Amino acid sequence: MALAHAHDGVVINADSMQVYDTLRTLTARPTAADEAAVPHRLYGHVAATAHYSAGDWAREIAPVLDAVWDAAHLPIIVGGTGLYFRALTEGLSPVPPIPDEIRAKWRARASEVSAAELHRELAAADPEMAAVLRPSDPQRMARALEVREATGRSLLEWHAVPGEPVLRDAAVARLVLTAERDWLYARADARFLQMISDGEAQAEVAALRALDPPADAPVLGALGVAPLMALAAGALDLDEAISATQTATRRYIKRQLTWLRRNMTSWKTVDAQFNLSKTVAELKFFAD
RNA sequence: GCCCAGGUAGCUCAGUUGGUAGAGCAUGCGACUGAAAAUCGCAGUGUCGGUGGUUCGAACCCGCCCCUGGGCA
Repeated sequence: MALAHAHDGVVINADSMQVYDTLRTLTARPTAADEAAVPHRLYGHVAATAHYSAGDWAREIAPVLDAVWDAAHLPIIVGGTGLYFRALTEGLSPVPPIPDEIRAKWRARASEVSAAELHRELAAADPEMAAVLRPSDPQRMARALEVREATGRSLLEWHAVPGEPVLRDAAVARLVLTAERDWLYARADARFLQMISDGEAQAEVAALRALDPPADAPVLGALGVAPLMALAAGALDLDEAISATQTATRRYIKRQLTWLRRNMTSWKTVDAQFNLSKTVAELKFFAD
């Protein structure tokens, strides 16, 4: 925000959950006030019942970036999804979109059948891919199966085709906002308590429930959704829902830290625990 | 006070006829090409409540003590 203010910027979302509507508080999306103060793009613009993906995002952000540049504004891409940043800087292999029926069929299959059985089916349809994937990873096996059926080619072949980065010749300042793990954990714990204290998070989950999203809707994977659904159904009490969400959030933070450590080593790190305005001043340098 | 059931990994628990212990979750590390706030892999840890005894050998058997839960008084 401060950065966007200082540089006449436009904030663009790179978070896989903040693209969805309905769960503004729970996904920690920028507030309406934030959005009024500075232009924001790709936030909350997808129905919570829809299936959005890294590929959708990569396709959507290109014209958004062009428009921002054309208007002589500074795009500031912000978010938490490592895969989206990979699409941005390295590109995704050009796998064609998979028809909904085929995708739905294999996802349903993956939830009905054991991982071992799914692996047998994958081995029959696509032995090379079956050899590469873990037989215990239903999500990736379902993806391999849907690609094989829809395109007639192995996902392994597709992955051999290099992707086209969204950001090609642009001058980019790459920043990783970091902090000590314990500080992040404590802050995340407190943040969830805040979300739940006025009933806002619960209300959002109730609204989501009323939309009757499909069982494989990605929003259902947002932190806190499953525990708050269980709370509403009486399967968990409030304390249990809180600690379940806090634990899941800590585990997510841990995975994020692993990703940053292994995949964004060349990015400049900025310590979030220190004064951000100083950082903003420094960033003038990178933004130019 | 008496009777019963328990006290085993951070938590919940499993431990076959006595051969110095395990599973899930948590935690840490890691993987990651259209569900990625997802999905998945690997790893560590225990004075087995305490103490005496029986035994070549006890988490398992016996005595005493402590603690927890339930019942009877």
